[in-house]
Amino acid sequence: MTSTIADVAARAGVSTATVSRVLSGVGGARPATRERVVEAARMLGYRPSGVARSLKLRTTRTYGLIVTDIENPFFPELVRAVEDAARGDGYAILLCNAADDPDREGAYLDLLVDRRVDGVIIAASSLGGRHREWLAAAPLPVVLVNCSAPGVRLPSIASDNVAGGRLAAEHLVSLGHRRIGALTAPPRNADGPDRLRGVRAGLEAAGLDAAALPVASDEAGVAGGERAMRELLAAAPDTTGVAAYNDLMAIGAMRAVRADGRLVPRDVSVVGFDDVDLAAFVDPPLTTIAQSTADMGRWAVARLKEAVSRNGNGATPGGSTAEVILPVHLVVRGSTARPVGLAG
Amino acid sequence: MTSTIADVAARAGVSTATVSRVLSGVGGARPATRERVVEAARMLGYRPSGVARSLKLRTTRTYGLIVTDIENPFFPELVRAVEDAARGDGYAILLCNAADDPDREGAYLDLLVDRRVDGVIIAASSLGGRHREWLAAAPLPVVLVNCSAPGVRLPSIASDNVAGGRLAAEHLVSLGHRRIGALTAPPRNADGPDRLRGVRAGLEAAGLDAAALPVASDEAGVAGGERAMRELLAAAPDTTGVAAYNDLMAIGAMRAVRADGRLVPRDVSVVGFDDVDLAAFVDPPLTTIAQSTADMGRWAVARLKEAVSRNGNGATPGGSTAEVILPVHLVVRGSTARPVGLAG
DNA sequence: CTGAAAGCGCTAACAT
DNA sequence: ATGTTAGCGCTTTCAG
Repeated sequence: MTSTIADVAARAGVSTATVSRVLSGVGGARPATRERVVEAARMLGYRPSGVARSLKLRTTRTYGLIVTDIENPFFPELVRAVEDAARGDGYAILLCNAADDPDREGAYLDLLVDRRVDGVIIAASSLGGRHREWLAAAPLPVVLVNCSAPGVRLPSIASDNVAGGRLAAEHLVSLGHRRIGALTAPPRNADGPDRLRGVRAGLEAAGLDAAALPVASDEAGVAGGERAMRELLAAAPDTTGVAAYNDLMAIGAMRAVRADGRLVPRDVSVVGFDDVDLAAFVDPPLTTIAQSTADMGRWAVARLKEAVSRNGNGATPGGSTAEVILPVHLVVRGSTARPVGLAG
Repeated sequence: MTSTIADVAARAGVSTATVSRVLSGVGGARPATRERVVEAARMLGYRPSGVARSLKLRTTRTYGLIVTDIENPFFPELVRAVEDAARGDGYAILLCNAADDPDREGAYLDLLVDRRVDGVIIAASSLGGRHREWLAAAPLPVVLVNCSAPGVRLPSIASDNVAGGRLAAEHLVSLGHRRIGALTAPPRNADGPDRLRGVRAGLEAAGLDAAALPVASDEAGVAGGERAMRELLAAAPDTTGVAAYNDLMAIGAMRAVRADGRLVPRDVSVVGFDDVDLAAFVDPPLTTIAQSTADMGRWAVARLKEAVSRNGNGATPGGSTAEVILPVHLVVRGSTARPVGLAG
């Protein structure tokens, strides 16, 4: 249906090699020839087949991007950053939404290999743990975003999760809170423990009993946050401050607090993590820990590009297997305040 | 680096044809042979090359999905629906984020053709208008989601935008509002006019002067909504109710109202469009028009699948060039109320 | 049941 | 400057 290079060649009265040269702009051609080729291609509406080219050139100019949950606004931001960075080099993105399903993550890994993408960016925090051996012997360049594979050396970029947790705790403490709780993601999630560790560190630094920190765990969405907060409130009803795993859980937590007849931040303060676009617009505006998705996306793509040009694996010996940790910062908004009973 | 079918064949002591048959499960093979092939493939960690297969089979098992702006939460919802529907058939999604840039949309159209995707779903409302002639002669199956190309018959699915606009207006009117305004997207956007038309229809039905409707237009994000509302408030300071193009603009509008020293919904009511997940969590919870992204995604993929199996173009004669319009409904939350001065 | 061989559409030596 | 040719890795007749 669509015309091939042979059609163009025939029409222009030249060989396919010439067409290829002219159209890809490498290797000279007599102006007259070039003219005829271009014209023939135009007439035929010729578009070179990327798949044929990929087979020949052994590069698909495509990256795979696996995300935990595209409906968590953090990921669209990352997707955008990745795509923006990739687009410049003519790369396209095969998007794989794990939808919080670990099996699906694994399936996508295979799919991406089969498709021979030039590299994959994994931003699925639960993936590192489960597919360790796969990652250790990955047949293509891999870079990890906000997730790590214990024991596997792969280029990775992540926010400073423990610093973030600590910032959250310190903020709460500095406000005067003493009965602090935390909401965390399911165990399969890799960042959860780090953020929690940070919270504990912050508590300890303030002389509080970190070991006694009440923690509730659930899925990392609004509904999960709501459930987790309900649970936390049941276990530790006198909690006045809460550090949530992410913004979505924080939003859910605020709902649970309200459903319990209390007010945010008057009765309980909550701080999120991510600083998603909409965090500023929820009720009340969310105090949270901001991370730089743009930097993550750019960096990840740069690493992949590097790996591709070396034509090596992400974990290639001699390659830069850097693991960068991005600084995070606290954004104070309306969901945190001094606990009642404390003078302003 | 990765092994090919020839490697497997050599190792199993059979021909590549046999390997192909065994591994793809078509055509019988003596159990012993099959065994040897499977074992060889396993040993070698053989993964068939999708690109070679695509070249031979003339299908990439990939759909392209062009969205206006992945950071607008409406689109991740759609992406999810599309991916869920496509995944079942082993299809992957090449995601193209136009990022509100019409040029970029066009570039992606070409990219998708070059990649020989099996079909493309266009959910970029500004695309239909600009690339009409391209769409009219699209070299591959196309389906339009929430956008239309005037004069081009292509399968399309969209929310009933005029009904939605009307619902919004009627809601405001029924609350007692008389000085109503509207916020719309830039002219390049195709749904804007329909929604606006609906708003006017609702006004007229209530005996109000639709022609006098104050309208401000800006980019379809939070910032755009904020600017547009500011403008509207300047032009029509006595406005008490506003219908926004989408939820993001509505959120921006609420900010502008507040910045102007007024309260939502006490001084001005605002209604959005989309019913994005987070609409329920903003301050105040947004009254909005809900549409079904899941249905859209499912339908779009089904049409593409159909077109692929017919191996025809989306607009193929005889093909179902259906244009479906999905019903929408009003979701009343906290951003709308009776205007002050009217008894409850 | 299995193998030989052609060919999908392109690029890159290698000739000429 | 241009043409010939050999594949890239797979599937699929067509023979045997």
